Amino acid sequence: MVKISHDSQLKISPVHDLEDWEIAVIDLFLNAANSFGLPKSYGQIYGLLFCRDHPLSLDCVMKLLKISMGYASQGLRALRQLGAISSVFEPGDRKERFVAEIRLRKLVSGFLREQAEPHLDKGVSRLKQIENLVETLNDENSQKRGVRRYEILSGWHRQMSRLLPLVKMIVGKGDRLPAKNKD
Amino acid sequence: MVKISHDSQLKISPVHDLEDWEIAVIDLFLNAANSFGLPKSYGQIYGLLFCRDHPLSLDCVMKLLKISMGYASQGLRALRQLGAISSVFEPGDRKERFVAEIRLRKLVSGFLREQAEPHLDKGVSRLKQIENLVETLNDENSQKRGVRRYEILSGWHRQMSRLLPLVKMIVGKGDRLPAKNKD
DNA sequence: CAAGTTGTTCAAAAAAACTTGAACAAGCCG
DNA sequence: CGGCTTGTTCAAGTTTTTTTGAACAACTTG
Repeated sequence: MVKISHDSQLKISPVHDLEDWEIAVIDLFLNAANSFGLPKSYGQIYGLLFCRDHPLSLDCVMKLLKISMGYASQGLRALRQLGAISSVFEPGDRKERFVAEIRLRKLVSGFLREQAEPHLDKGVSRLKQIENLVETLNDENSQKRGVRRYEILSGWHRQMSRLLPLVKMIVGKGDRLPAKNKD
Repeated sequence: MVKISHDSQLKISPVHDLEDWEIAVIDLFLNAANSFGLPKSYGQIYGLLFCRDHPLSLDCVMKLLKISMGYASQGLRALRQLGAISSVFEPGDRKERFVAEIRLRKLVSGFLREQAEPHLDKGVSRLKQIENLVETLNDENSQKRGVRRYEILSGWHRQMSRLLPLVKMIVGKGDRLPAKNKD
């Protein structure tokens, strides 16, 4: 057993390197984040937490992924906002620690709530604006064309609005895994 | 009626300005493109064609939207690739002209085919790679953790694959408008 | 309170994505 | 063929987004 002179060296956190499969998983989430329009690093952070059984602190995340503390902080905040991670405080520990949400249902609904729904909401006012502009047209043919476009867009909007809850439902179904050993 | 000296001035295409409602629609599609991860200008180009009853040529698009010919060319190609527009040649006219696809079903399935499916396909090989890496682990606990993560990801992948055809179906339903007057 | 730890913020550097412009192909017509 | 029209390609420029780093807040502890 090594004697440590009161508190010296162990401050350098015992952060093991990532395992190969973890790197691969993190990379997978990096790409996934990208294709969902989120910054790559947010994907990496989520991926890291996804791999781990135990909550990680801000500085573990920062060291393991080799990103700046500031950015790790932003990423963690954004991911929590999306409902993709949550934080826990362990007793006798000043650090906040984070865990990944692994229920697909939760991930999807958080994503839809934060990303898709705002767009649909903004869509309502845009459509209203278009409707107004079309109403002021005085050439009859021109107006007919405008009205037709407005109607098409309204129809699309309606359908997209209907789609969201359906997606949540569908994804909610097979969420549970085939019940491995209890965890 | 104005006499034109053989071919002089009319070469400057008679490109009217956009109407206000058209600008609003184009802006709507610009934002939509953005949130679907496509370049903004592709959205603008689609939006312009969406507004028009008649096919537009490359240089109309370029002039109306004030973008370079090169980029308009790229955008039109990409949109065609996505199935969001199609081109027609009118007899006695060297120019290729473009129309927007306005059936939501087609737009969605084109988008899913070009954007979502490739990601899912790549996902298969990524998952395979992760599985391989996990198999080579020799620490038992470590492997158990890896296997569990692999299984979760496989489950997600399976569900996402099931979702796509469902989305196509659902969007396909109410595609037709409430049958206005024929046009 | 002073020193140390944890985390946030934000101007500015770095990286990535978008867009232009100019060179180039390919076809048409006199 | 040579000039003109239409369209493509891609290096380079511009804009936007991501990421860093350093200053600063808040809180803990002695």
